[in-house]
Amino acid sequence: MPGAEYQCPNEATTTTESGTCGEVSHAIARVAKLHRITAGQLLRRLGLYPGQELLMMALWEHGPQRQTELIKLTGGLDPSTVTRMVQRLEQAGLVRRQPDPTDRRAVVVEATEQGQALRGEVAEVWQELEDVTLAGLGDHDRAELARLLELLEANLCGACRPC
Amino acid sequence: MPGAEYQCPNEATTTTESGTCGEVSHAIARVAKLHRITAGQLLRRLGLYPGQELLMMALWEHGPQRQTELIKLTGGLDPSTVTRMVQRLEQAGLVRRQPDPTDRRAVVVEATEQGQALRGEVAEVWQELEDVTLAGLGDHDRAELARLLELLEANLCGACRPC
DNA sequence: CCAAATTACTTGGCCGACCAATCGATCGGC
DNA sequence: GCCGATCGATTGGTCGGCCAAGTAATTTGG
Repeated sequence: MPGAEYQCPNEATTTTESGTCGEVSHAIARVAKLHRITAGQLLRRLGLYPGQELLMMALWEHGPQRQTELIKLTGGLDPSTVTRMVQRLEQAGLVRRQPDPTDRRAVVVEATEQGQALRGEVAEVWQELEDVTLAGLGDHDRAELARLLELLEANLCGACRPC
Repeated sequence: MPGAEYQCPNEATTTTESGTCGEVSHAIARVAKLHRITAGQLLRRLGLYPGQELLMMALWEHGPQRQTELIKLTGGLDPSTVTRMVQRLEQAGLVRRQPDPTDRRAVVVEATEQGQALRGEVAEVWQELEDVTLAGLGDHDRAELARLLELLEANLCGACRPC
């Protein structure tokens, strides 16, 4: 029986109850990691790496975009990250790049047929991820969670240094 | 005036209100990103890259450890990740590696003097991160957030596939 | 007691992500 | 019209992070 029964990466022993340490920060880091891992496992079956789905979703929802717009749509990725991600997606046949006729510096990225084909599956994956994440939470808790996350987001964005 | 006034990476336009999509998952991803960025900015001033502080904290709290133990303490990192992270920390003089006398396969990692010196500053950084993250939240909201994050963690860990 | 399975770690490869530096195209002010 | 400032994109470098494979030591089983 070499199937091996993975041990869950959790257990996360660092300061589970010390109190004065960055309690919530640790929790956020752990949840984020698990969330990302779960998403990654689901996405890999579609041939996507975590992060790529966000770029594809932006293209699906907003149509062909130049990379600058993609950066805004994906929420502040680094330009170089987008460049290389698009290169890999292009190489994988999910995306096409064309020079922008109105601006010879810019490049317009659009999803290919093959890229479009993934849209439904990615939506399913995200739905499954959402379901798994929120399993067992009632409507009240979900609303509460959404509200609190919004507060954290505002706090952290505001702390984005020279904002 | 070349200071340039960064634009906050936020705005995060992907589906801000569509409803049926992975609402909370998007929010988690955004919060996690901002959280990581904020931590990174604070840590860089100490000469640490995000992620390294977790390893150092494990060493500070639990003393010299072999890498296998570090993996458990840091919550399921990949062995190869730990190897290379330790190599870099060693190169930076924050950590020392010695062969384990009781097991010639194993390596024991311990913080150097220089590494110990960072402990207080890292604690401050984490405290600041926690304060920023939770700014404006009352005790009730904080408790609620901790409770909800715990639920999510359990959900996602349970979904860790073959767990 | 020795071969087979496990364990501890390492290396190579690949991705996302960041910073810094660069190049060409465009826009402004003069 | 022209030159400097800015913008769009790219490349090089570094890190964290994962998977897959490989090596050496230890434990287990027959």
